[in-house]
Amino acid sequence: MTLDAVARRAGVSLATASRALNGTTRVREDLRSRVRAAADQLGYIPNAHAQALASASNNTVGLICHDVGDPYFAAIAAGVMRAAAEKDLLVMLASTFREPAREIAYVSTLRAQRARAILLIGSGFQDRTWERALAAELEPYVRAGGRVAVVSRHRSLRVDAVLPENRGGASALARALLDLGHREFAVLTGPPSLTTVSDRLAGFRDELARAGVTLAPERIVRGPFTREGGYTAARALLARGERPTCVFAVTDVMAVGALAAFRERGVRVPEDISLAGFDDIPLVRELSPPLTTVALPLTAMGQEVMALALREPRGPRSRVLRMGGEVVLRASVAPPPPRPARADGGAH
Amino acid sequence: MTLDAVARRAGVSLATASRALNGTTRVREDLRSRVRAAADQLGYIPNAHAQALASASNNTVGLICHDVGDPYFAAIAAGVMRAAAEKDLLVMLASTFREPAREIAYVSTLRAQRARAILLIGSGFQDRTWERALAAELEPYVRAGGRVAVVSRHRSLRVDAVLPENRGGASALARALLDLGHREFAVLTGPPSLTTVSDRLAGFRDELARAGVTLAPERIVRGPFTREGGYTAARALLARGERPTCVFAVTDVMAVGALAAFRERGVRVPEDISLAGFDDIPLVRELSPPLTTVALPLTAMGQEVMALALREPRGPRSRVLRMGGEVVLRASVAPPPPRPARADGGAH
DNA sequence: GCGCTTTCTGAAAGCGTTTTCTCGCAGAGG
DNA sequence: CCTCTGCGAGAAAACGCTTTCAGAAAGCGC
Repeated sequence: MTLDAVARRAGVSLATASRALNGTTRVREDLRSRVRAAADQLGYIPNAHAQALASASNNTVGLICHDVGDPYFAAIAAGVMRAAAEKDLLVMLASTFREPAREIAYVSTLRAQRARAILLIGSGFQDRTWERALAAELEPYVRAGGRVAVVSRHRSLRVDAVLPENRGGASALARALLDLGHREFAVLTGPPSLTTVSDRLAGFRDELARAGVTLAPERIVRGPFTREGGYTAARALLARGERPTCVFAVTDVMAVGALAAFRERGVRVPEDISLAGFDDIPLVRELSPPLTTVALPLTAMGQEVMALALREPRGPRSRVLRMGGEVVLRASVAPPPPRPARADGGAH
Repeated sequence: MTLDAVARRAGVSLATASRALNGTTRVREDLRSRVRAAADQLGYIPNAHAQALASASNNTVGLICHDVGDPYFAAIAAGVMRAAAEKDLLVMLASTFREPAREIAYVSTLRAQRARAILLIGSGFQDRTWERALAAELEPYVRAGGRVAVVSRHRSLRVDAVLPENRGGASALARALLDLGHREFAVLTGPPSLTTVSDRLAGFRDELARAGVTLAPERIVRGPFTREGGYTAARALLARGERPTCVFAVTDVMAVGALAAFRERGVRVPEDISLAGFDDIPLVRELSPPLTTVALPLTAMGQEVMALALREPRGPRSRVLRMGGEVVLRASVAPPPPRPARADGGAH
């Protein structure tokens, strides 16, 4: 099953067998077909490791995300896979399960694999130390010719990036909600140091401010970027006695959790509270009610980040591709209810 | 950045450097720490290809599924990733996008990578020829020590498998629907040659038959295993003038499509038609209305299939692990409406 | 103090390819 | 007829590691 065996069976030298199969140089046609036949008969499968070692190159790329089970990452990953299939690349997938240490370990592993490119999907971690350690791991990789590209990553990494239109999208969403007549807002948000969070929050808040509406701090509830995070955040909001007319969850996944919490508490959406998310993950339009959100072309973003990683860099500047950000109005938002009786929190 | 450089810098031989870093043999402590220090200073990262080549082993496994973007596969993949992280394995992910040729090509690629194990997720393809070609590709791999394990695969492959309780689950679902009083059923189904499809269909139909209820052929509509497939199948059903009181979609993803079609046509679920799915993918409980389905522990299945692949085979028999199959009743089903006026198809 | 184990280290032989480098040979040009 | 090109094939040198095989050093009993 080695090339040597194939060569011997075909009655040619090792070198010729290699050339015949790879087509790197001209080989006499009869020899080539003899080699091909021998390889077929022996069921020869080249050893990718030997090839990689000898040729100092390979066809693998690494993809690091928080959790493939999350529809957001799954959709982006699907786009990456599509692009990889087209370019005949093999994707090594790594899920960090949101543990910073694991992320850095994976980068190291992918370096050891001599992956052509490393794709980082999703916001970085809060901890500045980790971000620095990550950069330290990435820098020699890039210097050695490796490519790095990210989707919505911390800005401290100077690499090519696909950036969701977080700020603009959130602003547009706020605009749309204001236009419906809302003035009382609450936000369900994630870890504050993530750019994804701060951008969306800033965009939303700025647009409100422009309309003279302020967002009270007690109406900003934090939680992890998960369904549970949205659920508990929404419950916390209600428990505080807050009754905004409109809630913005910074991700659709959190919005799903919030929806469940509202339903559980008998709060009707959108009659009592309007709810909006961000990302437009699949299935979100099938919810009850269909969720208003800011659309991100997730699969296309996956394809683009791969393309970005593969494209020859033309200068020292990192390229940035902004995508998405369009508001998709669905039934989960409606004009605010007419002057609800103020639900007072305490008995002052 | 080669081990040779590290060894030189530490003032030891190549062999000692290797042993010091891998800990395969005892190495004097001062030498070991000198090697470690040298490796650190040089930012040494071992070349996984060279290691794999020299040691004839590596830590990668291959995962082949139809589409990571599909929540069903995403959830299973998440389980596989979890198991892989625990065992320190790197996962090479391949999406076939439902093209048989691509699947076989990926197996070949993974063979070339000398992956420790190959995991095949999802039903096989209709075409008997492809299934045979796949087996032919897998057989020498297994003989060479490779491990193969599958989730819900065609039985013609004699490999370890995690099998969803398709038949039993569908039967139980039918039982539950009959108990609610339904007698007029329709089924939205996938490609008939897939065991997933035939098992679910058989389990459902058998249970109906046991209750003396027959499933008319014109009430079985086929389509691909996608949201669109469910959507068009449901539309086709309605267009034929069929008005069953209960529809069973063989996958949740198809059920989601059906739900959209029903909504579009003004058919209320569950008031006019009850709807049930299969798989219990995430988010399906958040639908409008929440979907009744048969639960499969998808993430656990992913972990188990990895475990199965890694476990030392104890005999020639392939192991089979049946999982899931419990009915989850949610609001998408209800007792049938009281004797609806028969919507007649033609004017006989 | 001598031989016998027992550790530990180093030299060197692979692992399975790709890729020079060399050389034979045929055809072209003088 | 002889030399010069150029094409195609083979020998052999990497590629960066692990691991076997010896050998040196050290520990031990007698």
